[in-house]
Amino acid sequence: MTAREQASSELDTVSWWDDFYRVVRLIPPGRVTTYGAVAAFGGHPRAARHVGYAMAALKEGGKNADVPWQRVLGAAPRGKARVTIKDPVGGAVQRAILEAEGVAFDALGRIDLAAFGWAGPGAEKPKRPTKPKKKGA
DNA sequence: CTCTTGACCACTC
DNA sequence: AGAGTGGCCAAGA
Repeated sequence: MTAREQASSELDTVSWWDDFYRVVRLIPPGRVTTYGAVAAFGGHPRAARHVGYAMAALKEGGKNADVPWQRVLGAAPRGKARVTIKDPVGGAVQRAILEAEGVAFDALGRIDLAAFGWAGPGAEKPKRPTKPKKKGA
């Protein structure tokens, strides 16, 4: 397709960003996840950057106002999450909202995914009879 | 169509 | 713990 087609139709052509928004909307309150996780759940495990890129478009205001972008954090070692937002204001707001939801930040501003991490859409929608992991023992 | 830019992630020093 | 580098993929000019 041509480059013009790529830039056209911002309304009906939200691209796979919509997939990320869809996943983010599934994140329950008091819970957080990482860009890489959202990307993976969205079907693009290598597109972690675009999750943040897509989130950036949310703050502009609009139809995606119902997307809890604040629950999406960057990834930190040892299974932890951290605010990687460049905007000091946005980052402060994000943290404030998360703390209001009951999410505890570490002294370094990190969050323990073991306690507040989101297991993914499958965890919130156990309606699937399939077995994500072998049951037993 | 080509080049630049990202609210990133993982690895390495 | 902090900084630098490579990779990934798409949007904008």
